[in-house]
Amino acid sequence: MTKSTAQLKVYLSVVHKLKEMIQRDRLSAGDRLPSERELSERLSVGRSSVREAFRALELLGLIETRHGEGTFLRDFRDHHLVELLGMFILQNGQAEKDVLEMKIWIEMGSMNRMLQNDVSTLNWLFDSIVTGYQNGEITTINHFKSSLFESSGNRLAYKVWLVLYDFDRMSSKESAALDIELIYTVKKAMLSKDMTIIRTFCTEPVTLQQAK
Amino acid sequence: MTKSTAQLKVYLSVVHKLKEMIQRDRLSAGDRLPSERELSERLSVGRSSVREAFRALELLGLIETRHGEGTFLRDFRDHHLVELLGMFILQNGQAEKDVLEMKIWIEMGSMNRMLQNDVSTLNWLFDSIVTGYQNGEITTINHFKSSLFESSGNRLAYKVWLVLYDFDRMSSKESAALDIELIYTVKKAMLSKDMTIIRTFCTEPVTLQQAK
DNA sequence: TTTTACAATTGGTCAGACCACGTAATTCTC
DNA sequence: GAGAATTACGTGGTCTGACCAATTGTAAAA
Repeated sequence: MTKSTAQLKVYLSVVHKLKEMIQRDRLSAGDRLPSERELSERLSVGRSSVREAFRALELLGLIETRHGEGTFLRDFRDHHLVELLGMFILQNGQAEKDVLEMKIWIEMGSMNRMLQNDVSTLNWLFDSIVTGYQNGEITTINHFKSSLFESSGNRLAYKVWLVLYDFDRMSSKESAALDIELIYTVKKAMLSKDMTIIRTFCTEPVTLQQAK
Repeated sequence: MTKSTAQLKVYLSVVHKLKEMIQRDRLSAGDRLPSERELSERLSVGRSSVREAFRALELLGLIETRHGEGTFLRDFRDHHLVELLGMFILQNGQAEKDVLEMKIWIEMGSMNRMLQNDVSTLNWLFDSIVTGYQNGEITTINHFKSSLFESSGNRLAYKVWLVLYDFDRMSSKESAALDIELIYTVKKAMLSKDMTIIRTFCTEPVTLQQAK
């Protein structure tokens, strides 16, 4: 895969060395990597090449650098890969419809996923959301959804949802205010697996509130 | 979103400037970006900072640099990002699961979306897929899916699906071969809106073939 | 006109300098 | 001796300048 004839760029070789190092030493999230200067010496390459490798991995979300402290391995699940891709994928003024539509797909997937939780877990989740609502932390329907999907267990999907949410919010009007009755409505729907209401909650949540 | 107090690292600001430049000038795949030295001057930053930004975007697969020629925008679909992430993530089981799961959500959404097409459109679509199969262009189930989702009308979702597909492909075994019977099975299911089969096609397509 | 040689441009890499930030060791103060 | 202030060191952040290597464009030579 990696061409050996037309020799690799130095910064890429550093990336590979780092990978080997990480595997060999069983490094995991939070662990510290050698300093730029040390790596530079150990690998006999310029510090700038090491930095290029580090910057690339940083933009990928694989490492984190803290000024004055060092460079650390990051929890890969936090990768902001999504933001990055979003920045470039959505560049061409993509149809807002596509964004909104895909957002709903993820919502449906997340809701379905949560349906597999047991009753006590669901109860606990909704209770904490109600508390958040009463404390004024959750004020819009999308805040509500965010809390739900964050707990759905698929972090990647949640990240993507957040990006789509941001994009959607920019183009459309302000997010609708949250009625506490809606929380209970959704809770009931989840506990009884009422797919009709769940679907409506994803596609047109405001109608659920007006119906009240 | 982007912190303005603790000022951004220079290389990140370059990334943002590039993004703006790409949007403003409507640059697309294959177009050339300014040289490192020119950017360095124009943005009043060191060339090394420009290089850090370029290297990062290169590792992401968003640009391509050719020695002696310059730096060019790349079709994002060519990203070797998957290899990169896989290289660092593969030991993490959860990430894989998230990818596969979200891939299925998009598939379900795309299929549902296509259900709204009229019969003649669906017929035309499947006919062209059959032709592609007979010409040896579509050989795996995922090729089949790709053809479907590409036509689903939501380009954003299709792009994301491609990313997830690549990611999934490198972690799991080879994609299953496509049986032409499966095409007809799915076609029939679409025309009759048989959600059970459609769901199975998204989640466990091979079982549909074994059943034949 | 075609070919060849050379100059200019561009990326690739390195070395060194200096600043800013954190931390740990040290010194000072009480 | 304990705590607070200071200092020294290590680290990332950034810039500059230098040189090499690949490519392209141009001008001279055939």
